[in-house]
Amino acid sequence: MEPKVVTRFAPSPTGFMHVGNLRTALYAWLLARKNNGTLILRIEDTDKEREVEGAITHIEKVLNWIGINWDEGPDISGPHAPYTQSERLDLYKKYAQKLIDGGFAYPDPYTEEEVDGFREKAELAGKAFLFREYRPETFAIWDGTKTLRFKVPEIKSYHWNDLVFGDLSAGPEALDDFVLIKSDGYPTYNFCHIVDDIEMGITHVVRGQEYIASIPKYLSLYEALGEKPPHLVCLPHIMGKDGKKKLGKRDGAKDAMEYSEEGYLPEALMNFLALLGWHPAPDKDGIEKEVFSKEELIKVFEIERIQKSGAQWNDDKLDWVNKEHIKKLSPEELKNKIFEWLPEELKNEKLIPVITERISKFADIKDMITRGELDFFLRAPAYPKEKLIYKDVLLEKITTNIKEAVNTLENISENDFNKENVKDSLMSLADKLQSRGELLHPIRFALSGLDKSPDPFTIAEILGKNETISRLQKAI
RNA sequence: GGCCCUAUCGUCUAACGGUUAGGACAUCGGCUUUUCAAGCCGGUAAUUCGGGUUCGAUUCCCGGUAGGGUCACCA
Repeated sequence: MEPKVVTRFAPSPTGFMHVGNLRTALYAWLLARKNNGTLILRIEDTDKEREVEGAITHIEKVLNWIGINWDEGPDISGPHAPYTQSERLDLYKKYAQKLIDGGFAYPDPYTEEEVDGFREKAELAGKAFLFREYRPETFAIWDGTKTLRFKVPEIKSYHWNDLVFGDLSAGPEALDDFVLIKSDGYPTYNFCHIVDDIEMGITHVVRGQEYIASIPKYLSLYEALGEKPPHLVCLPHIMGKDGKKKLGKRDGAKDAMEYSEEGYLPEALMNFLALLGWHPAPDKDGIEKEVFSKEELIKVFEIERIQKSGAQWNDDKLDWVNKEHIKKLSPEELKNKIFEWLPEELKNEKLIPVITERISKFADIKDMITRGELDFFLRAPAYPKEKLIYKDVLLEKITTNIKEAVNTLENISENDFNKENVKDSLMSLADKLQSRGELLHPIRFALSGLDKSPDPFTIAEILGKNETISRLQKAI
């Protein structure tokens, strides 16, 4: 039987978490939840130069917001604590000693400048730089102050299987005597992530495709340690919306929290992210579903269906997915969400349908307000009388029409003054005219004062009988 | 440049080697109660190219082309 699935998400606290990182976390989480496994959050903070204060808190905030939970991590501890690499230095030293004892590690005898010189020389010669070509004959004793390098056990080609990319291979030039411990005493990612994965019993390593090129190095290290590597899962890149470049912070990959601030629903972003590079199989009836709740996603997720090629970020699709998720909100949730974005004077339940069908994310409400689309609710509009004219119908005729409309609407009692009744009476009146527009347009405009607005019946219901008639009177 | 990876509508993708190459987003057109939005209906639109293998390739193999990744005391 396969052992229990144990995955990890191992970000480095070097800045904000962008959507690319987030998708990696999502797939690792989905894999764990799908298999009733464990997800470990591990902080890889071995680069003290690039570390950014507050980044860990930010990462946790993003994961919490979108709904990715972890079973072990720095905040909740667990059987493999600590979960922050800078607190596990002794462990790496232990493994380093093991490698030294086995003849698989040695102190780098050169200065940084010398190594740079070697690299430059190789570049000038048009060759790839390999440190192992400069490997000393005999190894000095490592006193812990020098950088410690790995000695590749065997220069050979590697073939391995990746759960997404399938069979992969690389030639011997992918192997080198890479740095295990830096001169500042901290281990490199290449070294400590492997130690931790072994120690924490990780069964599946999920990470970006950019690591494929380094995997032979990891494989040779596992070999030197006498350990079996875990299942490797490399994810295709997310590409930027304009070009075909990997989506990185430089080319506009946004802080995941910005999506929260713009009023995207966490489940919608999760849904969209999951679909960027993965698609579920069509169901028995051949239906290709695209809108999934968190639970549904866990149910249908299959690692085998992750794509190999990079997927381009698509804001339009994200907006559509978000709108679909908004539609699935309960009336109570919808109300709360919308009210968060409304000033006090607009917090009225009657406006919810009008707003809902006009937004794809909640920040759109701000734009609606800016454009004055909700002003009709606050005050009677002011407008030049010409605006009431429909096509080339005479103003006198328009006035008559509005008067008739008022008469009709007076017949509806205040309690029955709803959209349906207003529509029924107004439509039967309109049908008597040659064109409905010459009645409906002036009414709509008199009520809203907007070129683009909800239909007059909806507005009438929102305003109520008195205000509706008062605005029509004013128009007359 | 070396090594590696990838290739279906504009985009995300579906398709035991046999389908009129399907769906979704976007786009275009129509319908619905005037405008907008929403909704419904419909249209345009793709297997990178060249060789094989095969009765038959989107699918398997080889090559070209294009794109991407990677070559740190960063992860």
